[in-house]
Amino acid sequence: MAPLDDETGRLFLHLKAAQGAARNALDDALSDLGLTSMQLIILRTIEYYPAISGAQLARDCFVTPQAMAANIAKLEAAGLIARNKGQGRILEAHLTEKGRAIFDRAGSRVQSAERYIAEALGAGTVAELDRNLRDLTDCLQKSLVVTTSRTWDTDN
Amino acid sequence: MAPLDDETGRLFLHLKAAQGAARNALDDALSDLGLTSMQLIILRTIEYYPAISGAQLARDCFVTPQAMAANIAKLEAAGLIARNKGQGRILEAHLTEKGRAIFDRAGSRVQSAERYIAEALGAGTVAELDRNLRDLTDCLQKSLVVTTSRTWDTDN
DNA sequence: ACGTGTATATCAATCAATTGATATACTATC
DNA sequence: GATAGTATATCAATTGATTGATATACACGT
Repeated sequence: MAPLDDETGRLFLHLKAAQGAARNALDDALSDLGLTSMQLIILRTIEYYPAISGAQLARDCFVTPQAMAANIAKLEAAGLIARNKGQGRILEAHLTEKGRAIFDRAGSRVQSAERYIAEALGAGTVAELDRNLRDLTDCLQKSLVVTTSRTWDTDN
Repeated sequence: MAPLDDETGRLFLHLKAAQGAARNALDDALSDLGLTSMQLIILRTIEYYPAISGAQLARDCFVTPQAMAANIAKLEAAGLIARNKGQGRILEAHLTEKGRAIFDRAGSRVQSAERYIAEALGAGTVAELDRNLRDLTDCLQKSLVVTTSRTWDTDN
């Protein structure tokens, strides 16, 4: 019975399924490092944007500032990141030695996973999928911003 | 600063972003019907598989049985679905008149949204995206099942 | 200099989903 | 027919994230 054939809402459902499966796979691959997929993404973002603020981190990782603050607190308590005062109220996040070491190990796991996916789907397909996902996100966010919470025909 | 250009973990991040954006868009489009995107998916699944059990519903919608039970309880309290005893412990779910009426209205909203997406990305692209998402899910789930929580090289 | 506006961080309460555990109904096996 | 196994539902506790509200730090226009 598993896979639905009906049309309506299919894309949304498959999006949810794929995201869940990817999260589970990543969490699983990282569990023995004591990292969650979310934490890895945070480390990755800090590594790419050193001295980033919590608020910006939240935006880049698609969670609320509060949720990010909780994650950051844990990573800081674990000694993987450090924070120092920056401009305004900003607390700039940086990877510590330990954080970088763990991130390097975790990163190679993720890359292995991505290679595995690339082999299964084909590298071109993955790139295409990635691009389509971004286009979809853009198009949905634009439609919301433009109409401020009144998209598509509400009159039926 | 917004869009990350780094490679590692990109697919996962874009998956999360797209799923979040789609969920928000759907929730927004359905808010005045008092329906969440999750509830719509549930109604859709019941409509397609009448007399379905809660456990099966949970599997099809990619949530735990407990989470599904909570959702079902709300839908039942709202009079959108009804349940009757079936084989075993199964409680068969059906749409009520009211449930079908609301589902029809909600469904046309979703279809409008999907048309909007199809126009933005191209119908072929959407079909392709949908297929790729399913392939990705399959490949990730298979890799987990096969190795029972020891996928990819853990030795680094 | 001063008020307005914006960005950041963080406290509090709430909500939704998860993990873990338990009871019930049926199926299959010995 | 008793026993083991499977599937369903549901209770309880926990986690993770959200919405809402508040305080601080800076930029800007007047």
